[in-house]
Amino acid sequence: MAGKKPVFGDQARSVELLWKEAPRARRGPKPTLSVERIVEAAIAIADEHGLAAVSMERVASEFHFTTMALYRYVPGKAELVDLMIDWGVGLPPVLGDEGDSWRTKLERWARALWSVFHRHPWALEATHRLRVMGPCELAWLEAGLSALATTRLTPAEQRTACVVLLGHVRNTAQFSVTLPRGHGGLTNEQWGTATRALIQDRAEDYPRLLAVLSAPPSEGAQEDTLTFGIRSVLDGIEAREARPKAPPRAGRR
Amino acid sequence: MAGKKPVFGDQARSVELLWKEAPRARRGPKPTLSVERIVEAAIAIADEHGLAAVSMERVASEFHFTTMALYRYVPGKAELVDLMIDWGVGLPPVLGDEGDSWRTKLERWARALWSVFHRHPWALEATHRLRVMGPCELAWLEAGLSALATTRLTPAEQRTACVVLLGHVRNTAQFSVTLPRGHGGLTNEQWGTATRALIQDRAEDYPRLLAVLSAPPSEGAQEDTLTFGIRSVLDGIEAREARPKAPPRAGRR
DNA sequence: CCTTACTGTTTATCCACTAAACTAATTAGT
DNA sequence: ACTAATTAGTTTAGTGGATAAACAGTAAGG
Repeated sequence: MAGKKPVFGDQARSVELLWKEAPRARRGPKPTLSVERIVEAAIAIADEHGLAAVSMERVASEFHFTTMALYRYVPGKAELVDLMIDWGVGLPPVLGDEGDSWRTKLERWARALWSVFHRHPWALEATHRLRVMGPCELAWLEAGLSALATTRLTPAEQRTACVVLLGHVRNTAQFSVTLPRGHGGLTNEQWGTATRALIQDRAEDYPRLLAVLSAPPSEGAQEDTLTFGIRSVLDGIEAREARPKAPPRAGRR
Repeated sequence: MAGKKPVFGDQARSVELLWKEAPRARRGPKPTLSVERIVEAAIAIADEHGLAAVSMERVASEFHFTTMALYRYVPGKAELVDLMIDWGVGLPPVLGDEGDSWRTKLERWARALWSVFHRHPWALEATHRLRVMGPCELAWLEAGLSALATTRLTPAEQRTACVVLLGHVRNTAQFSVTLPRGHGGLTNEQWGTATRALIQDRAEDYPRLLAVLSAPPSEGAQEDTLTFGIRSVLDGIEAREARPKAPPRAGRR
């Protein structure tokens, strides 16, 4: 139990916090705070003011504590952020009844993720690299995989499908989410307007782009983007499903 | 020329640098450095040591200059990073001859992007929000749109397709790219191994995930993921292409 | 009671970004 | 050519954030 292989290297301390229960101390004064309360406070700050606003001092001051007090609970800021991610995404919803098709379930999964990223926009910036995941994040993966359990996809294919779908949702959210003030947060519309202004003197260099940006703002553009990607992936799964045993070594060039 | 609408807010200074040519000064000593050389040096550092290693001091020291010297060339670090992104991605390749199908061109586009993210892994962390884009980035968009010009997709649909494809490549690259040491960079294999170690005592909570992670490491997994997504999107486009005029208000729920 | 372990604070570094004042160089305009 | 304006790079200094180390006070365990 003490001799863990250091597979996670850098992130071993996050693993500790994410996966082990606190080893309740005996002597000494009782802690006033808890990891839970700290993480919740940090999430609240990030929700409202962006990830950049989350500093150890800022979080500590929520409790009228000094900065260093937090280090009694979390080893450092990186670990705090790792905890924020796992708590922020929370547990996945129940995806549907027995009777529902894998398509229905998986689409529900994707749209639930979509709403997670809208509830916690900072999760987009916090998850830009492959990193240690906590129980909640892995539960999402598990849920996605479960939706595909009844299909004929190989485990590797199921994984691919989930990863691609997750990626699509994440990415589309990046265009849809409005970051808190400052922080360079642009609306999709603002981006379009501003970009068109930049290139309209250069119509010969960006003819297609100019045409696209000059089209009417199109109300449900984000919704369309989300839907297009989801449907493409689901159709892709269906195509594999339909295909006979042959291994998936296709990839037309 | 002086009265620009402040559409880009925060990022107005980046716009200036990305899109205006330098207003060649007249009096005073000649500048030793140039924005170009500074950006190149910063990119080199990021390529080798990661984005976190890029500090104003570090870049300046490449030229044996003081930190503050850089502020004669760029207004601040945020703007420098914006320039790094545009220069880093560079101009898109020529996508093919007249005769090539849109499928061929767009797939070439996607795979070229893939290699950009592998050449400059830091671009993944630097582009996590909607932001001002420079001439090169927009040229990539233009190229993607051009590939679709011969199709019957509406401008909005073309945009959706490009955005989804770009997002997919970006996202898959996140799993494939190896960050420089430290920085929490995990290989995909390392992640799999470590995650399996975490959940193998909890088989009842993560049965599917455990099965997936226990499958053989699968050599070309990244390649499969990339290909699966690309093909799904291309097929999705083809499906729209085949469909008659009806507006794309589908989206089965 | 007194030892021990633990909580929260104080103090102090380190590092990065950047504002402002300063020195030196160069050229425009006379 | 001389002078004033202008610019390049440096020096100095201030801010803010992360975190290490030492310290004081508190609550059990013996």
